[in-house]
Amino acid sequence: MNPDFVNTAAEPRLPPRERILAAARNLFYRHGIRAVGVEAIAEAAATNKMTLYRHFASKDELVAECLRRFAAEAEAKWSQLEAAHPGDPRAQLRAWAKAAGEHIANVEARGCPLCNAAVELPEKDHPGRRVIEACKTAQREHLVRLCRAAGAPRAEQLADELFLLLEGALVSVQSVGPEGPGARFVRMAHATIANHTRRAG
Amino acid sequence: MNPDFVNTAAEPRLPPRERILAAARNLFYRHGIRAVGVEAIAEAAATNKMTLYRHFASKDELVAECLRRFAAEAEAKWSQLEAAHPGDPRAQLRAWAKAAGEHIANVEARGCPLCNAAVELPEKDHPGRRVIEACKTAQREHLVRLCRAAGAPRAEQLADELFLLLEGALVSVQSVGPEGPGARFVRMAHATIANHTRRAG
DNA sequence: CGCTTGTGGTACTGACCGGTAACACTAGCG
DNA sequence: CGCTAGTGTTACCGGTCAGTACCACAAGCG
Repeated sequence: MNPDFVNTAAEPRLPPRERILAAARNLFYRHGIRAVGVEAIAEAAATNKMTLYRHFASKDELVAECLRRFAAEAEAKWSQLEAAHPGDPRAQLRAWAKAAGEHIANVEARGCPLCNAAVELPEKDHPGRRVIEACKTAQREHLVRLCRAAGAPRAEQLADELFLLLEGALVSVQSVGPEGPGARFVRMAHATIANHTRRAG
Repeated sequence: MNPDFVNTAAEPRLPPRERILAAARNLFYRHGIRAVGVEAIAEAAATNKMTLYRHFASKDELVAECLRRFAAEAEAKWSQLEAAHPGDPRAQLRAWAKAAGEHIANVEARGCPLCNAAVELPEKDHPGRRVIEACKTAQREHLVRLCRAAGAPRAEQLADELFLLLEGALVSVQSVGPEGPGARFVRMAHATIANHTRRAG
């Protein structure tokens, strides 16, 4: 059927569970969670609905597992930051802003998959919501630790400011487009960091 | 059926079109656009599907009209700001931040309906997308004008920074919750305004 | 060989979706 | 009175949704 929905991921011969997760993450991110049916996911994963339901109890559980994978990837980036600039939190902070800026202008400008899921799943008992909340809280805490290590006198304030700037940039590219305020994120972040670390802020 | 879906708006005897729009806006905002069916909207508007389709060509057109109403409301707030503090752009800017802060912590923490719609409707040919883009661009320009009138030497930069902070706060309450970084928005905005208007920024 | 385990394929269920046809009713208006 | 316009009601259409039953097949292993 729709060529957008086939072979979107699914490295040739991974186990079916991994193919399903890769296809689901790709389709959920590009088209939205509610817009993608399990049949399309199975097809894109080069398998079928039965195999999908042998690995996931329901679509909601598949969604939650996808969000867990997204969260794990986001978590892994913090150690990559530490590895790239060991013992230099200011450089890590700048590298964080740079990486975030690249992610903003990245693939098809669909922002943060966890934020998008939070918008699409307002039911507070959805199994994915605790994943979203936990991941975003962890991101914020990572950022606070990094700001504190960088010597910012008001680390929480700087971290929250950077956090909001990034979240705003990620969501605004979906409404105003990538040429909007989000394009200035990196410069803004650097200026904010400089303001907070040079003086009292 | 579900008590959440009936009598959600619809002042007793407005014309059906207005009742439908009020009900649709309410349900779309609270539950998401794709999650609400036209039947539920008609029911909440104390009418039926046929009358709905006599006033709107399709669900997508109804969505677009709802977004137009949301955009018109947002637009109207700028003149309210001007009326509340005539000739005092700094006060208008502070009042803007205060009003935004109240909206952040407001009803059920579902953020900005236009941003949410942008996340839920990634199809770039949806009739609602031009409404979203136009409204957000207008908001940004209003903010730039206000910052310029307030004497900020780098008005565009200040406006974009405030814009991103607000968008980030509105979306983050849906993921991290209202106790997260969004709670600091007003203080951050005031500090940012002060930073940009007191000196070069 | 038989047996198990995981996978693929097909067909199905019941519910809901967006959208429509056909008809009864009421109000306004001449 | 008759006529029209808008609304309400019911039933329906084709399509799609999440989820399942059932069977065929192939690999591993005794």
